[in-house]
Amino acid sequence: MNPLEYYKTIKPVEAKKVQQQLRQKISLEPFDGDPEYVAGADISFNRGSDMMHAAIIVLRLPDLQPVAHSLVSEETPFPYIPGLLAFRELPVLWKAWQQLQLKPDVLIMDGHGLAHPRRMGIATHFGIEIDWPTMGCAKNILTGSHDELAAKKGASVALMDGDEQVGLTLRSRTNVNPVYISPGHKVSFDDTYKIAMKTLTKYKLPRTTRLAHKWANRLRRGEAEEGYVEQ
DNA sequence: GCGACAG
DNA sequence: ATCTTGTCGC
Repeated sequence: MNPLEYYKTIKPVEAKKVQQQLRQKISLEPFDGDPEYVAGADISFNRGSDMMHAAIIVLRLPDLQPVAHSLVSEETPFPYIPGLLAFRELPVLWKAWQQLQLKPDVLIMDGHGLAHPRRMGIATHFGIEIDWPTMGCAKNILTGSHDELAAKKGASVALMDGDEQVGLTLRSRTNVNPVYISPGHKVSFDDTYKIAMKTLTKYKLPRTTRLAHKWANRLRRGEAEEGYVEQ
């Protein structure tokens, strides 16, 4: 059964309490060995609609070739509230994860992990729920700030929330605005950097994110069907 | 009180 | 997040 069913009846005040409770379960233990498979998770939806379209796609390393994908559509009863994104998107992602047969070594999610006011971004929250290594990769900052960053691909600087590091600002492509990566669960700050670099090609966003986004959109437009497919 | 605010 | 054409810069 889906432990996230509970989140469908929850209200914002309770949601924040859940985040405070989950906080003590966060693990930043380094990832062991070299990952063989990485996956990307993303959601797509029409503005104004609560029907969420989720995609998780698994890529093989180091060639980044897709080997499997899981697509699921489901309605969400929770609105978008900054800081509470997980309660809107996790239920459908949970189904997509359960349906996925080939589990990756690490899952890269759209949005933040630790780089969250209560250190409980969607990547951390989901990692704890499924007890799996996860990390966040966001296009915008939710909380925190950082020093100037060199313009060359691979440059990085700590993302700080007060005097605490919550993530890394990463130049994923030369002369392009950076992305913000942070540990979700069961990975270290160093791991997030190494893993992110393995997934970058010629674009700003990791190939995992790009492909998950593409499939989520196909599902939304009816160009792809729900289900699990392995190559 | 005011401004900020993942997707 | 999504809706959209052209356009600036490496």
